[in-house]
Amino acid sequence: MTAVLRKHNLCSLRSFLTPQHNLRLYPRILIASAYGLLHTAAEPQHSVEAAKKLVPCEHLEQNQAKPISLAQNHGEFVISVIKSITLKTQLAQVHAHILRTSLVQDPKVSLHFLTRVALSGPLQDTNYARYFFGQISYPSVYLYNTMIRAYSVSNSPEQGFYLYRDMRRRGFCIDPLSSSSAIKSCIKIQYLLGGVQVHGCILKDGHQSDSLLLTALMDIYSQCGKCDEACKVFDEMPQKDTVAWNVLISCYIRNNRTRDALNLFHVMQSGSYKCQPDDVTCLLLLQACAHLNALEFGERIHGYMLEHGYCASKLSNSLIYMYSRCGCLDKAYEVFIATTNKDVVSWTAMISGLAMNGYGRAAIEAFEEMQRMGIRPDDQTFTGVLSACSHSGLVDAGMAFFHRMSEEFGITPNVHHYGCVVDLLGRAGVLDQAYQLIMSMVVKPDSTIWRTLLGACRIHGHVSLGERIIEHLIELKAQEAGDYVLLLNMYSSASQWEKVAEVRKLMKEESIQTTPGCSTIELKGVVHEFVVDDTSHRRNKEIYQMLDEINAQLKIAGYVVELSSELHKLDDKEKQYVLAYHSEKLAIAFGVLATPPGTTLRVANNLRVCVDCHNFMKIFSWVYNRDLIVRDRNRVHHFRGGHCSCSDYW
DNA sequence: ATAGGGTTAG
Repeated sequence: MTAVLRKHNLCSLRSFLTPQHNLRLYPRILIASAYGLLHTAAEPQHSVEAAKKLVPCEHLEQNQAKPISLAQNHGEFVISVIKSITLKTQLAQVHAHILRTSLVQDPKVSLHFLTRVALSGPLQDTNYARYFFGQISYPSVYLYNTMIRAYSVSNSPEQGFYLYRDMRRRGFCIDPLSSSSAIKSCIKIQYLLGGVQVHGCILKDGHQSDSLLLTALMDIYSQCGKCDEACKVFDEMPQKDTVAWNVLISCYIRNNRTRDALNLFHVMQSGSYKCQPDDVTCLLLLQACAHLNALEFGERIHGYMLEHGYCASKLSNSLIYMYSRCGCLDKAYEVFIATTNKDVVSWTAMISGLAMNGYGRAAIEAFEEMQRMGIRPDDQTFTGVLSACSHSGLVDAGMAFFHRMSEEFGITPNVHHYGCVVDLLGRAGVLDQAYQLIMSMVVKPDSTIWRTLLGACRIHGHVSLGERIIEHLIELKAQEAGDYVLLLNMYSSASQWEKVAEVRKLMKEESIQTTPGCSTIELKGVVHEFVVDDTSHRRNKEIYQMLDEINAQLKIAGYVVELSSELHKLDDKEKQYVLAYHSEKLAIAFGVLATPPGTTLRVANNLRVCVDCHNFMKIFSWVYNRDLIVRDRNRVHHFRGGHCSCSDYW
């Protein structure tokens, strides 16, 4: 028997070692394998000697492939070989070897092998993993788990879910890891129904107290827009750790409940929970502050970060972003200067911040300074620079950057770049050139590009081009309420009421809804939210009284309601009434009511501020002698003494 | 024996 075994192994060994060039290329693995094979022979001492004869000694010393303990068996040895594999070709060799020796059916060996193929960085190859997995007659739970996990990170995650289901059908004992990987697969493809099924399984398996599983579940509900479900899972968690809180916060941010997200910062630290926010919490909350223009809250987070020594560059860059979006460039710059090792992201954050606030030339200077510091701009840096040019009306400079980008830096323009340039030309009134540029794009123009030009048509009252653009959008099946609103704007500016009625009818038929305007204002770290005609605030009555008073004051100072901002076909008196209660005005009125004279007011709006509100704000800043900082979708407007930082509207 | 959850910095 031993003789047969020895003969068999030595044969394998010979076949394994035959090609000389392989020995040169992969000495370590071959030597190791040689040892491994020989160790299974009946007389190990002899085997080692034999191996030394087969494999030149210098290789042995060079690669420190010392003979391992004789007590270890072949399988363990092969595992150590598997662990040392660094190349795909070696992987194939070992694969062939374990097939030949039937080691492939050894659960430990196959698990190690699959792990390397399925999950380990450079060797990762899902197809190979699938092929290998298919060769196992009786896969263990671990092998299944590893395979599901492999699928979940591959580009066919649905397979992970199917395998999980298959595993359950076959009656395997499911452990939390299986379900966790299955959820990951579902998250990747936003497969809510799959997530719900796994949720049911988790309850059936009795894993409903596993925090890690429950956070994964929250995440899938969150990513599929099921905020309430995510909250329910959170509420039922026996132990809520920081990660769970972070998932809840990111869920709120993702699902437009930014204000609730901010509130959690205090709730999580409160008496009953006593959970410490970590660096991820800070990062998420800074994003929320940036959304809401909540400077004071952002400063509070900043203070908390300093207190706890959270100063990773990711957080610095988030701070720069938050301060810029809140219109607080001094602070953004302060953080930027204090950031050691400024990388391309830090520079881009600063450049975009300057651009957003209307400091086009400063943004360009920063761009040049960045290059002097030897930091190479990337595509996003150019998005910042180009938007700086478009916001500041620097047409020639913008076009020059656009050309340099591809010629000098080899960056192919993407939709954002084209968007900026179309915006640049559009604002400058060169609409036809902008149209030509879009038509000449190598990549198919997307709806955003068309929408940008549509916005320019609205500014310049170019109705016929606007109609053509709507057709392009319809062709892309991408028309949104906002597009029709712009078209409506154009028609109503041109008093084409029949067309207005036509478009309204179309919108109603296709049940296209307009996004309601919503403004927020932060006072003492508390964010107050208003929608148009909002009457839900507890100081509602006072707010409307104050707004009426402000309107009266501004009229004395020469403010005239810009009626073209209202789309409805109403008589002028009715229009005035509707325009008077736009959400940004309500927020400003509340600000006046609740702060001492002279306090800067900061308002954020989810849409673009309309022409009438823009005029209102200018005159307000002068009559009430207050600085007013208003952030809409992508710009920060600074109002002071009757002027706006943006010289013209938009 | 697998080694599991949150950040997608601009």
